Amino acid sequence: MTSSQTSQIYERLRAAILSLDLLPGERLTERGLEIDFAASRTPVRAALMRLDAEGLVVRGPRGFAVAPIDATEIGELAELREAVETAAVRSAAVRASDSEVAALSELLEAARHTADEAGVVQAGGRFHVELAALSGNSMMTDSVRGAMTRLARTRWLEGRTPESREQAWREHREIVDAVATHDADLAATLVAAHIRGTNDRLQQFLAGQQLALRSRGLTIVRNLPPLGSP
Amino acid sequence: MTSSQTSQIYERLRAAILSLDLLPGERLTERGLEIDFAASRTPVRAALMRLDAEGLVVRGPRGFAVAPIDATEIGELAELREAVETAAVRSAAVRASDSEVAALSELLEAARHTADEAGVVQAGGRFHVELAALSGNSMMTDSVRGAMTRLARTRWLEGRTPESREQAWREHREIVDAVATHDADLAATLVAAHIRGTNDRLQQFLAGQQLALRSRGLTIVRNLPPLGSP
DNA sequence: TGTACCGTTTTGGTATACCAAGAAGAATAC
DNA sequence: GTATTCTTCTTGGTATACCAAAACGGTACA
Repeated sequence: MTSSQTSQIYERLRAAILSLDLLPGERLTERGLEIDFAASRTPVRAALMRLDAEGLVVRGPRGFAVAPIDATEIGELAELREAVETAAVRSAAVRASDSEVAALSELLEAARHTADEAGVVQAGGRFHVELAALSGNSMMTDSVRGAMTRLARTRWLEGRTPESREQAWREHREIVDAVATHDADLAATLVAAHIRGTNDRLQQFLAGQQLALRSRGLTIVRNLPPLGSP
Repeated sequence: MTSSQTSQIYERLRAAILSLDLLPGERLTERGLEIDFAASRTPVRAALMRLDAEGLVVRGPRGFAVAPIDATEIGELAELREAVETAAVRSAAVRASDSEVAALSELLEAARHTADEAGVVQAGGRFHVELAALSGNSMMTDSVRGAMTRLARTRWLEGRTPESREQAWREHREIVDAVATHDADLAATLVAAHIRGTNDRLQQFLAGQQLALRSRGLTIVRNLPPLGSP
C-alpha cells in the first residue's frame, strides 16, 4: 500500500468486489466512483485499469462493471490451476528447504484457528500461493495468485461448513507433508485431487444455489453477460 | 485497434518494445513519450499501465522502463509453458474437432513460407496460442498468450537459422498430427520436448552471446535489474 | 581540492475542464 | 395511442495546469 490515492481506491474497490459488497455485474462509472471515494477521476481510472488487468472488472462499450461470476470460467481456472499447481508442487517437493516447508506448515497451523469467515477464505487462497512460491518459479506463482484472486469471490460465496473447512485443511496438511518428504508424485497427486474436489463442490454448489442466489440479488453463474442489459 | 489514442500509443509502444526498437532497460518518461507521440500524458499513462500489466514495462521508483530480458524469467516461463501447454494440448487432442485442427494445420502451412524474419517469430508465437485455444480453455489460452508475449523479444533476438526454423516447424507439424489423431499422451510429450528444446537453445544462445549483445548496446541477461543504475 | 548545502529542474500523482458519442427521455406528428 | 424525432444528459477520452518529492547541479566554504 503506497498510500497514493490510486492504491487506496484500488485496494478498497478490490476488497469491495471480493467481499461481494459490490455485486457481480454492477456497473461502475468513473464519475460515480469519483464521488464515492471523494477523489478525482484520474486515480479512479488508474485503479479501474488495474482491476481490469486482474479480471475483477470488465470493460464494456459503456464503461466498467464488476466482473460477473461465471461457472465456465471457474471450471477453466480449475483446469489451469491443476496444470500449474501440480507442476509447481513437484518443483517444490524437489527443491524446497526444510525451513521453507516449515514456514508454510506454520502458516497452515495458524490458519486452522482463524475465527472470522473472511479470514478462512483468504488463508486458503494464500496457502496455494505460498505453496506455489516454494517452487521458486515466480511466473507460476503469479499464475496461481491470479487464479486465486479470480476465484476468491466464489469461495467466499460458498460459505463452507466447518466440516468442509476441516477437510480442506486436512488436504492441505497432507500436501505439505508430501512436500516435506520430497515425494513429488504424491504431492502432485494430492494437489490435483484437492483442486478437482474443490471445483466439483464449487460447481455443485453453484448449480444448486443458482436460484437462491439470484433471489438474493446476485446475478451469478451467467455465461457471457450482456453488460448492456439492466 | 479502437483507434483511440490510448490504443494507438499502446500498439506502437508494444511494437517498438517487442522489435527491440526500444532497448530493454531503457527509461520511459511520461513526458518524453508525450512528446514522441504528440499526445497528452493521459493516454500515455494508460498505455504504460497496460504494458505494465503485460510485463513489457516495469515500474521503478522513478517511472517506467522497458522490461529487461532476464534469463531466469525466461526459464521460469518455459516451466510454466510446459505445465500449461501440455495440459492444454491434452484437452485439445481429446475435444478438438477435425475442422479446428485443420485450421491450425493451415496456419502452420502458411507460416512455413513466410519470408520476413519478424513474421516467422510472430507466427511461431501465434501457433502456440492457437494450439492452446483448441483446448477450449480461455484461461489457459490467456496464460500461454502472456508467456509468448514475454518471450517474443528473446525469440526475435535469437535470429534463428533456417535449419532451426525448419526444425521448429517440423516439431509443430508433429504436434498437430498427434492432436489430429487424438493421441493426447504423444501430443503432450511432443509439446514438452519442444518447449524444453526451444528453451535449452534459447538459454545457450543467451549465455553464449551475452557479451556480444552487450557490445551492441543491449543490457541483456541480467537478473534483478537495479533500474536506478546507469 | 573536497564537501556540504541550497536552489533548480524533472518526475510522477492529482484535479479538472472540455469534447464527442451515445443513451434516455420528452415532445410532437400522425 | 403509437411511433418517431429531437433535445438533453451522462459517459468515457483527452488535454492540461498544479503539486510535492526527489534528483541534479552549482556554489560557497573549509
